[in-house]
Amino acid sequence: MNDRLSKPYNPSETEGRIYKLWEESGYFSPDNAGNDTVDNFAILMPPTNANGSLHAGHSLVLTIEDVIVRYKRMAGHKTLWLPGLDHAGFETQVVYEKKLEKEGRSRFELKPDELYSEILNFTLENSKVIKSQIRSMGASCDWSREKFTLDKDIVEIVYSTFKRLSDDNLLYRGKKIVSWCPKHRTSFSDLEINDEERIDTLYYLKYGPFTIATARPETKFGDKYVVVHPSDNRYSKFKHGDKIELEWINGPITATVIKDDAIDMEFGTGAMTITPWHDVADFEIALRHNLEREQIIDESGRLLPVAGEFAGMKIAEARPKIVERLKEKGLLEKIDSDYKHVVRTCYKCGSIIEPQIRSQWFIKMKSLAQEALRKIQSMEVEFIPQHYEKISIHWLENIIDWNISRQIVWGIPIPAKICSLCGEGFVDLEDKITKCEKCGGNVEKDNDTFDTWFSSGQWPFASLGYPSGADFKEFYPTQVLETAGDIIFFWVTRMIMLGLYVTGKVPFKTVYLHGMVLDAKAQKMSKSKGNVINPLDLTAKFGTDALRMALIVGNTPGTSLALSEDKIKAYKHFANKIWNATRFVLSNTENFIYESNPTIVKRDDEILRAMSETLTDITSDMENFRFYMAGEKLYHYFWHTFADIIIEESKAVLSGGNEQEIKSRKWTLIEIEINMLKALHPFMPFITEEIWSFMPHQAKSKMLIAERWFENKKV
RNA sequence: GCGCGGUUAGCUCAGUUGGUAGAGCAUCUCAUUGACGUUGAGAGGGUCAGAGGUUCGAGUCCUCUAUCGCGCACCA
Repeated sequence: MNDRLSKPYNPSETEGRIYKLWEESGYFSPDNAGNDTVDNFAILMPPTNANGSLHAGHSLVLTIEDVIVRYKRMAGHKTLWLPGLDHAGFETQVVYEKKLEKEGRSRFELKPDELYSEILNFTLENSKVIKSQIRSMGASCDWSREKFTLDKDIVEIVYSTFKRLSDDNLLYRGKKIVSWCPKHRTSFSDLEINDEERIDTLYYLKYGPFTIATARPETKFGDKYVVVHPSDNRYSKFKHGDKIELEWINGPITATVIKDDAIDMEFGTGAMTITPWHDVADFEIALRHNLEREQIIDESGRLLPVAGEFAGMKIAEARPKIVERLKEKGLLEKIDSDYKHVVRTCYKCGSIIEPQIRSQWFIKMKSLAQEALRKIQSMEVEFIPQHYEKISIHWLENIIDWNISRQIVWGIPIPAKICSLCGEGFVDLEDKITKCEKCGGNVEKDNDTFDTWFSSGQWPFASLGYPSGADFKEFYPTQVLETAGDIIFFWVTRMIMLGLYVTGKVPFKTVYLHGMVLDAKAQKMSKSKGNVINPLDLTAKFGTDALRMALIVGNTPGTSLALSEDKIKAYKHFANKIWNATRFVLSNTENFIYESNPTIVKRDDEILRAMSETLTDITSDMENFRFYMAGEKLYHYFWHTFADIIIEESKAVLSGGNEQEIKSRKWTLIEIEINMLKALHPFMPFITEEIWSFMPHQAKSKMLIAERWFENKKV
């Protein structure tokens, strides 16, 4: 018997060695798929944040996708799993800004191109780490096709889509109110905002003859419109457009009465003043009545000169002082300190979003969404679990225009010119435009970058080399997209829309969405709770195969998974079981010739039929994305049928049976061992490949990774 | 407010088209140096959140209620 097999299984000694053998074999590439493939199968790895390190979520993605890919490869498909790294625009910039902060530096002191190259170096350096960690999970992706979202060819495709959207009148430069984070000094799309319920103070302020309620007295300096509902009898003596002189925070002002249906008569006093520059609803009222808009708060969240002596203060600092002033002036009528409302915050830093009016690039989403809806409703793309279909439909039906401009340097620069006179923007891929095409004014380069999801939304066709690349022709559209359910709007629906728009095809047939990985108590992992599980600690302790099984079994699509060490330990025991059962099989079949047409006794025939049924069942689970079930059935069959019953029974057969029974049983043991190794390989690739190398030569022709999924043996 | 889920054994969860409630872990009893103690044999443990309905038959389908979670949209 092999020396290694005679000792306990040692994952840490085995895994690196096996992975190297796979990589050198070339089997990760569809180009070496062999001549017996049935058709093509492609899946793209969700581009991994190049500067992050492997967390539990990654280990789940990599495991599920590797299970799919290894199965499909063995089942005879020419299989491509394309690995990708993401520059992860804002995410990475935030990480880098924290690093700068620690060094006592600030992004705002650096020239944009210097900052860009610093982050690029940082990212490229860190990407080595994440790539080796992806390998450590056993991911059998084709590294020769690795793509990065900032690769030149990817950027070119992103640019041509931008141009095409503009040519098709689906892109516009809008001076609209956008969600703005004063800490990060960038705008966001509606998806990067969190809604937080808070208890705050509601101030009732005397505004001439009116009393208005506000939670944000610090924005009120420039308010010169008081708005009431047209049918509110309390204010019927005021007409739309009436001018009123009144004393306000910093002195007398002239206010104008506006009547608008948007006012809720039940709220507060039914009268409010508006701050169109910093509030979405106010902005819309101002738009309807063509009212003046004045900026009160600057881009870093400080009050502007309009605030008089409060100018330059941050909101949090200014508010109590302004309230004090209002009180002194007798303008503060009452305070409701138990006011429950929703505050919008930056999803990254929790800063309160200060809406700002800015010129940004927007994509008109309506028609793109309608095409996507049509394809989803006609089942051209299928969701697993199915209820995500409803969620997507709901979102697509209520879609709003997408702000793709970000005021950060780390990203793909927007290839456009902006007129410094009239603010109009022009897409300019060749850097040719020198004068505003509208007013003749001078133009400047757009300093903004794309929302990172604008480029990742094009990943399927971009990474495959649209429009003329060989891989695009061969593998697009792909078969499966596998990713986390919580990025369905950020990424999945946008890939469907942009894929359809650019290529006319939905980029994938099946969307498989997994849930979150939680800790053993089903709590969300977070640094502050200190319950973050590092998958690499787990693989070191229990072996990668054990972690993979723990991530797969009991994990139904779309639902989150509680990951406990006990569970992983159980699969480490399972690995041990496989190892020792193999030891039994091989030590009892030494020098036995594994023929192709053996004579099988009745009992073994029963055993083999039952195994075959189990494998047929498991194959059906694999085809239908029920990996949790396939994994559990394999575990169960191997342990409680093969080991507990068949092997136990074999001890008596091998010592007391007749020659034919012994021969038949030895053949049967090897046959089951071979089929189990194949069936387990997608789940537990390392130990099965290692054992495969010990199998008698006549039972195999190549590495297990390249073997064909079990055939229906006629027994 | 609108939408989407969950509620099944002590814990984490399965349960495919309706047909006698399952797994892993944990607990308890017994066995044994065997391929494996990272073991084997067995046991206990559930009004399937509640109520009503459809059905010969409901954990599964329908309605309502409770409760937990998530998403979206919101009025100062």
